[in-house]
Amino acid sequence: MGKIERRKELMRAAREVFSTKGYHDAKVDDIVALAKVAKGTFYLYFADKRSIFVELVGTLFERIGAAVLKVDPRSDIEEQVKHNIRAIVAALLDDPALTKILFSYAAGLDPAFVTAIRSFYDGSKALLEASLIEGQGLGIVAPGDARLFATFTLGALKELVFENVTAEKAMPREEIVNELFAFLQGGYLRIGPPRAASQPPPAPAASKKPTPAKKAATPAKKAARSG
Amino acid sequence: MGKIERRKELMRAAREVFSTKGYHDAKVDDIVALAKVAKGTFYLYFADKRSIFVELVGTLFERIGAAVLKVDPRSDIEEQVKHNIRAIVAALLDDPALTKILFSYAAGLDPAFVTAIRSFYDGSKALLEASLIEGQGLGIVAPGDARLFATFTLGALKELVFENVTAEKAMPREEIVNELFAFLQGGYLRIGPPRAASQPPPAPAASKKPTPAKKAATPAKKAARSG
DNA sequence: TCGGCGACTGACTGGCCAGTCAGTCGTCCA
DNA sequence: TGGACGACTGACTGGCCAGTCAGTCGCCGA
Repeated sequence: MGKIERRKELMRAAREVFSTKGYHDAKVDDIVALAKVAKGTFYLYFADKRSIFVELVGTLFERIGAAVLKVDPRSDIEEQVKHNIRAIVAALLDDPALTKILFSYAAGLDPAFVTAIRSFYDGSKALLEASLIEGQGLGIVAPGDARLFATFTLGALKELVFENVTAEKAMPREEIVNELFAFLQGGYLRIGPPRAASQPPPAPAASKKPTPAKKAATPAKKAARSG
Repeated sequence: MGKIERRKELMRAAREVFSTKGYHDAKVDDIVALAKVAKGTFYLYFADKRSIFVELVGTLFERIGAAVLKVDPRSDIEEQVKHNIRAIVAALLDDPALTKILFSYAAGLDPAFVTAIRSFYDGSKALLEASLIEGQGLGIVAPGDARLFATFTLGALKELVFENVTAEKAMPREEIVNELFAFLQGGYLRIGPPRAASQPPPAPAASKKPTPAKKAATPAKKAARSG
């Protein structure tokens, strides 16, 4: 077996072991046993246990980052938003083992590593937030605290994906995409008036700055109420 | 110091240590150092490291369970829903250290423990789902897959609470409650027609069964489209 | 004053496991 | 044919830490 295959084989085995046992309970001995090599071989390919894990996670991050596209307001927005949701969901579901770890076992490692994961999350959230603020300028995102919207979105996404990855439920991916989109679009509670009105594109002349949101949180809701 | 105080002191110290280091990196030595007792003393009060953690988590679960009330459709629904959100948020934020662990470090322990946490989540989700189905019968929850709604809701809630507990942001609690409610009520995307219509109480005569939802997921959205 | 008792102590042990390294094995080229 | 080299091996070690237990301390009642 060539060096590259051996390396891949070790990563495959590691992913498997990590996802069933979690990071801490995964022993290097388990990994090498599954990969059918001696322990020493492991250390010819990876500096230590942590580095194979970091590499595994890094791959997933990259794949997600590469898949998401910036939304162009001049063409079909719904489809583009759905495309992005689809891309993220696909990247995660294609690697259920790793996703499981990332969403549940991830932390509790040494601080440096936790920081890496958090910074990825924060980056994603910031990106999403920026998109939403832009969307507010275009009238396709309700007024309100874009940061909160981003938080809610990631939370809902994570939870649903995690559910699909843990249990053997496995909804069709397109259904995941559609449902998530629908939820972001209209919530589900039908009590009292909803947040702000949903006008057809109201000509984005309301403000000159593209980022008029920020800390409009509770006020936004009050506005909705009074409207 | 009496036995009860000592015990409390140990739990306080453990909570502190667990939340900063995570379960695995928290050493019994750290806990006893913080509590200013010798290691042996720890074992006079707790069988082992895991049992103090389990006890800590159990307390939190109980507090949440006790705080949530069944919604009575005959009086102010919005206020009752908000009350429940508020109760959960309060229980979690009152114990930020533990919440942090539960939402990030929780898993990766022995399977029995992971099972305990999962079953609590599943229980909460089932409860919420049942409420939502009831709500659908009353016309205060949009048609669609109630299980998914429950998933989204818990996801969004977890993410926001986690954010408030990790960073030192600390939004006012009432704002958390209001924003979450607003999000559940109307989402934020303003692209195309939203999920089903939001009529004022449409006399719940649509169906006789109180649980007409289930697997109406994607169809529900299509219905919204065509309407 | 004594001795019994419950609370507390902390040096120690035993097991576990990440990581090491001296050595084997097979291949290829001179 | 032999020897050099790279891949692989697995018994071993060193450190860490949960959990132990023989012993101290101080209080209280007789």
